[in-house]
Amino acid sequence: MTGETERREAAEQLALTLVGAGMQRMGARTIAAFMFTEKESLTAGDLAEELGVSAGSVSGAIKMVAQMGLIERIYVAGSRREHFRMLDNAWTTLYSRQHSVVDDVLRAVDKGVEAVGPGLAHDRLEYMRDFYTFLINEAPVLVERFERQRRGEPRS
Amino acid sequence: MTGETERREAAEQLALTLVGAGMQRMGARTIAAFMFTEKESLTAGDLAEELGVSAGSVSGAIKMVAQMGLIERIYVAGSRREHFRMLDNAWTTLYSRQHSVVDDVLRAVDKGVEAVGPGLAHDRLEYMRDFYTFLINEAPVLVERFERQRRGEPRS
DNA sequence: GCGAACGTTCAGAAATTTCTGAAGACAGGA
DNA sequence: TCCTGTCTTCAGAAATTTCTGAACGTTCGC
Repeated sequence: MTGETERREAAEQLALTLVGAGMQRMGARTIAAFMFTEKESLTAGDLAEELGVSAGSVSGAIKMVAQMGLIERIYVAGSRREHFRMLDNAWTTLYSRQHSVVDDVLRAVDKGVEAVGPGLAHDRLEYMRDFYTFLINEAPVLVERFERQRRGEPRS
Repeated sequence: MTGETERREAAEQLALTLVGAGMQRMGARTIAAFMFTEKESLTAGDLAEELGVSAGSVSGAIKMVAQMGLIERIYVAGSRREHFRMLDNAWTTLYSRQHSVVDDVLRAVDKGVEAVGPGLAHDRLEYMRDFYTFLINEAPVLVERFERQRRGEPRS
């Protein structure tokens, strides 16, 4: 119900907030393009045109978001080009991935707890460890609950 | 129970993982310094020495982490210098703050939903909006549950 | 009011990240 | 096999971020 310009603006706006959330600029723009297209899949060429960037940039961005598990390569009959499709569960996947970063932090904190003797630092580190451990455990539960709820299943 | 060198290494390691999680380098190093010190509070001078950086850098980093709500200015009798102390709830605060970034994303998605007519893009955007809305609602509940659990209270 | 100790600001330097464009690799058709 | 269209890689350019150091404020004791 709206013009091409508004669509692109909304896409760029989404990309900007994703950058604010820590994503790389080009990856964010790529994801936003996938969100806003009416097509089932996009090729690298489509993206280059839509985003107005070089083929090289697109290649790098696709590699990144594919590795994040947000898009997948698909085969399209009659087309020699590689097509990509955004996965339905992209956002829950991204959320879970962020928690693998949390896992890295947790490991570093663990080492810290071992590295210092009793005292203030030890106490602080243990508190931090407790919270991050809690998060690591609860995040998957949260995602599962969302998906159950979305499928309209009654609460567990 | 360990040498100064190991302590600093563990601190730098933690800072690095925080950078990986999206924090600015200097802010991360500052927080790590607060985590690993045995002192109750640190001054800008302490930090400059501990981290081996200029007073200017420390000033900027302190400003940042203070604004994030991770440390606070405190008054120490007999000292003319400004002292800073890490807040106990720093990590839960940081977690909540990250969800205010999520809120920005949500607003952008909302605008997107309004900007496109019915179709694939609309469906994708709605799905994304549902998940982010779910997160925004559940995050505070999660933090509250952690704090209750930590205080040893029985489940709600 | 003056001097000393600290903290802040900001212009520019340094380091890092991001993007491009050209060269090359690869697959399929003829 | 050769050609064409497509994708990838990578060295360097451009943009951005981060850090420094010097100048300037501010506060406090004297």
